[in-house]
Amino acid sequence: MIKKTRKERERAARKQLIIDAAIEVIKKNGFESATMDEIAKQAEVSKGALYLYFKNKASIYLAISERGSRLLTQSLSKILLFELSGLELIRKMGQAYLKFVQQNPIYFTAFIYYENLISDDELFESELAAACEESAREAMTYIVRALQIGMQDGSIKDTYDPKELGLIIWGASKGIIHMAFYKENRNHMKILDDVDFSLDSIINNFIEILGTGMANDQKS
Amino acid sequence: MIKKTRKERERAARKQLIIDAAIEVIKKNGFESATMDEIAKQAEVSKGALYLYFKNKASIYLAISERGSRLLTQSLSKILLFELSGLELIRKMGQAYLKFVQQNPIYFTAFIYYENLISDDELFESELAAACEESAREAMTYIVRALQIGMQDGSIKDTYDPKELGLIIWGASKGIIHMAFYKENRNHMKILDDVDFSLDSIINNFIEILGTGMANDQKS
DNA sequence: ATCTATACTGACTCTCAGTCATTTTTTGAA
DNA sequence: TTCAAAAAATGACTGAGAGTCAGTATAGAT
Repeated sequence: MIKKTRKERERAARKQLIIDAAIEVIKKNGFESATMDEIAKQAEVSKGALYLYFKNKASIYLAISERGSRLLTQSLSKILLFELSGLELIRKMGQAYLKFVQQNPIYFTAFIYYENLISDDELFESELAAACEESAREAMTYIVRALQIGMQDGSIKDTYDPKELGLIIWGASKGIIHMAFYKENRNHMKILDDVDFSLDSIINNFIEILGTGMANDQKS
Repeated sequence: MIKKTRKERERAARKQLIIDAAIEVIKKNGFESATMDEIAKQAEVSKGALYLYFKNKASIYLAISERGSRLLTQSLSKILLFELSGLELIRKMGQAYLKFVQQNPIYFTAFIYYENLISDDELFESELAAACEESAREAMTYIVRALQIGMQDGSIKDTYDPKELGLIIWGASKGIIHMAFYKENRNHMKILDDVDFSLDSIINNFIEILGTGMANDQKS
């Protein structure tokens, strides 16, 4: 356990307040139109002070993403406590993911930003990015655990590598939830309106398709 | 058939040249750091001229996205010509999607941009956005056709609504390919390196999982 | 050849991220 | 308690780049 000095704690707290302020500003007008001046005003500090706590604007956004990853990973970790089959655990994780995105749209938007931001080498190698990576890896571990449980209890086929399967589920779920998110929150591609699908059930349908398969001719 | 005047044709051609120039500039340094001055220089016109052909910078990006959608949709349409089972058609479409993204990373990046851009109402209601929507809807129709063929020939379960299934495949594939794309092209989340998966086969595995299911206890 | 409409130009404005000389606050040694 | 050094904070300033517009060039009509 690392003992932090009062200074360090105060500094960390101030950092959190700036992140809170940034989230408030972004909620009003979106990521694109949020300015450092606005964030400073909201945080009740000068613009210069922002740069004492964060390297640049992108790293504030990175910090939002980091907080989001942490929250999401936490909520996934809780799911492993349930006494359920592996497949049920995966289903619950998918539902938790969707719920998180619906309740915290700003974090989800930040995740999308994150993927663009890390093409910048300097940010990619920052401490904040490392924390995001760590959260993601942790989340992935929970998914793989659930898959392994499912392979043990027979609810999930054991012909795939659980890690590869984990990645596929991770990627595919992200795509689905991305779609669901856009449909709910903003201007979105009109094809999403052609089908009258219920958002609360789409993850269930998706996991069901993954789980039971959509083809008739099952070989095993 | 609408007969265009020479003027109109020249204008359209110039527009395409500007899009070409923008793509060249973006290839060099990415979307973020491309400037209107650079694009103008590359296109051998003045900066002001860019604004005679495009409303603003975002709409140039939108135009790139539109061209990309058109190309991708075209390549999907060709697949329906093959004499294959529905499931095979879907698999081929997935492969075509991946190939397109690998060969034209810039268009894929533009697609991602597009989804952010359309949160701006003005752009969302533009002619270019409408063209993107039309392409997307067309692509979706091809997927649904393939699914219907598969439900007829027995290669795909007919217990789902083909349209809903189409959306799920669309969303999930996007997520998977997004992941594959990031792994190949740029700084990317390190969890992608934890698993040594082959990109050329990931779509196959994904479609196989969708197609044959991952659960042991098949009810039908 | 002259006129008019359309296409084009690039210097200019404005906004905003990021900087830095200056001021304010905190610390802790005497 | 005092005060000098260090740390934190400020906000006017700078530079970059998107977008504008008064002025210029060109093509087509008469």
